[in-house]
Amino acid sequence: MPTDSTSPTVPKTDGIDDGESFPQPQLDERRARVLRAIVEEYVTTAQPVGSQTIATSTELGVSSATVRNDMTVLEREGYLAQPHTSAGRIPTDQGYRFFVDHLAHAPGLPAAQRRTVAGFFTSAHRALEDLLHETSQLLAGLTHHASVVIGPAPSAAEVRTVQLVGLQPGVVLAVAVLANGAVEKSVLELGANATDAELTAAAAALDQQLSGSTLADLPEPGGTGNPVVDEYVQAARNALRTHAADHHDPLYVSGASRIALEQAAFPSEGSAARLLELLEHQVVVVALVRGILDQGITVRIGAENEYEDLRDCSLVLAPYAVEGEIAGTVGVLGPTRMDYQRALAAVSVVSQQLGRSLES
Amino acid sequence: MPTDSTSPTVPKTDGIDDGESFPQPQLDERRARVLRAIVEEYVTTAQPVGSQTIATSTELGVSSATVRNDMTVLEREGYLAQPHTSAGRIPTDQGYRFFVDHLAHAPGLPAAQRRTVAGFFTSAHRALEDLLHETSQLLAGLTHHASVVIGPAPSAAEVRTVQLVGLQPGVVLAVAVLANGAVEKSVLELGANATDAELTAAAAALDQQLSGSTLADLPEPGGTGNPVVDEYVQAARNALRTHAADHHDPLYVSGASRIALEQAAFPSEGSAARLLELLEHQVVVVALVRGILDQGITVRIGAENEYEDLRDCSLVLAPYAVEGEIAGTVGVLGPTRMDYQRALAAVSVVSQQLGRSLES
DNA sequence: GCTGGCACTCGGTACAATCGAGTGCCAGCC
DNA sequence: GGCTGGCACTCGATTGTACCGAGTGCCAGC
Repeated sequence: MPTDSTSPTVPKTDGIDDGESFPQPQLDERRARVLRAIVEEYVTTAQPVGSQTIATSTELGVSSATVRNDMTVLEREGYLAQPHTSAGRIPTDQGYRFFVDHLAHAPGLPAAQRRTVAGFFTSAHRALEDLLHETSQLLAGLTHHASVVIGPAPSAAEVRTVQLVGLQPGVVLAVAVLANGAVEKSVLELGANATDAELTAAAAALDQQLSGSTLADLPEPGGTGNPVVDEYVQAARNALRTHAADHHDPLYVSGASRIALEQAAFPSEGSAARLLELLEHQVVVVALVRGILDQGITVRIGAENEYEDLRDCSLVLAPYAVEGEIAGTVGVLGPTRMDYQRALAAVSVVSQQLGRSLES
Repeated sequence: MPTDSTSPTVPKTDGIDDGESFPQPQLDERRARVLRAIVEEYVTTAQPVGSQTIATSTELGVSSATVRNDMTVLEREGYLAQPHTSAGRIPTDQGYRFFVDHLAHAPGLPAAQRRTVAGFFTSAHRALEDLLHETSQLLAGLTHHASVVIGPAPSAAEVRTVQLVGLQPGVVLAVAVLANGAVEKSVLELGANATDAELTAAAAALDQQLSGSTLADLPEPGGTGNPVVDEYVQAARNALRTHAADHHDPLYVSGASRIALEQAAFPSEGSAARLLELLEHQVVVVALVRGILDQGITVRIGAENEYEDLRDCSLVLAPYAVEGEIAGTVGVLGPTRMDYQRALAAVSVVSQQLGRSLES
């Protein structure tokens, strides 16, 4: 990175765009550096930052008056805001956005964290659920924010075997084991009371006919000749299919308590509590994360989020792929004033490693 | 309940016990009524309550000066505290304890809530996990506090059937279906790579030998003659047993966000956040609740809790029984300033209904 | 044993004075 | 033209003071 502050990498826009309300695509290099310094300072101190701080703490080589001028411009163009007249500046959502898009050099994770992650993913095999759960705890620990992991959709996984287990007269449990090690089950209540032999026959038919398909795309089973058996086969097949469709994808949330800890970072009273409540509604969270099906790592800052309750926070999300297919998403949820570099690095590394780990 | 305030139900202790530091087992009837009024008032207003409020808002028929005298006594004996000299009184843990033990008449749930509960438990059959999860949501909704439901321990349930499913070469999933509809699974990684036939043989042996036992008490399986099969049988049996022992009982927490909402009720900074963090550690919560294996409904108030982080809250817990055996626990976690009558009624009704519902 | 009365306490509020971090602007310098 | 030092100004935060009033403790009297 050049330390020469007089060589702008971009043609100046001068006064031409003044007053335009759309975000500037580019910024005078010094101003960009001022913006970056403000974001970085504000993220660590949580205090509005003044011109003097920037002038002395960075190697810009300009006086605070100059920084002030730049700040005025940055504010006019929407990157900064002033809580009140005689206070320093804080970044706006647009300011964070520019920072994330243009200024956040990716230094990767600090070595210690890198080792933590490596150790985590090389440790012994775990069941799918445990792995996902612990991954979300890992991410929360790395970033000190709430973290979210969405597991592979069960409806996309291939069925290995299906079984029927009688629990009580007339109540049967259909159990499907999927190729990724997950187990889906569904309770059947039928009028017809099958004999053990019929149940076994139905299970065999199911197992034979459904194995190899995905839950979302189960073939219509053929008849076996025995109407009771057929009824069970049909019912089990439908139950498993609707079960997979109805039940949202597996979701693991960790570190929600960090939101309460960071409460000061959320302006309005009780907005942290509303955020926590939102996180309790799994369906909503899954829908929210699934709604952002961008390729690669995605950042949603403040008001960029559609949900009202997310106006004061940012999401950093990355899908993870298993054998080339996107299998799920990992992400971090924190206040807009978060360390984006850290979060981006953590989410990126964890998503890659998780995908790799699921391939074995 | 007699409205005659001049007929104490208990012999007065007069000055005899003055200065004794152990809690009074009984209390002059009027003082008890004053205490009750203070608790009820404080629970609704969250403000220290003064003598005037009590004198006018209740039918004690005495002046505020008399109430003041009673309050002084109640404070001296440890039932009340004064945040500062010129403020009203608030109940101490001991005050709440007396209220819960002697003063909380059980009026049952309000009709509307009673109907909600009835409707909830008569609605269609659900899978065990869903039922427990929704029960905890129900309880959180009824009480407006965080709620906790511990499900039946898988280790105590009878095994219906065991299956082995090959996932990859050398990796096998052992799946046990339990009588209560739960499914336990465990990943086996073995050096020996069994053929399909051997896997089937092992599964058959497991199924035959383990069915009918509980996971905690699986019999030592007999040999089948084939060493590879035996290895799988042994490994699966051990894996299922240790899995059931290691994995804590199923836990469902709902309404944790209420804690953040009630943050004002928790004195020290960040104690609500610590509480939320504690709730994220399932193992800890299960141990905590299991540690209170009282018969019937139990209340733990403030410092009665062993965990430091629970000093500012109260737990209302009730076990639920299935066919005479205690199967699990439901409970509510809120600030010490909670509506105990409401919480007691809700926890009591829900625990009974949940037990009944699990019997069918 | 209850009550009215009264002095006292002390948190909360309102208001003024002060402080200082930070700004905007301008004239001057390079 | 752009940077800089200087300066007046703003305004939140802090401090100090006064005051109000809810609530208490206590006491003499009924």
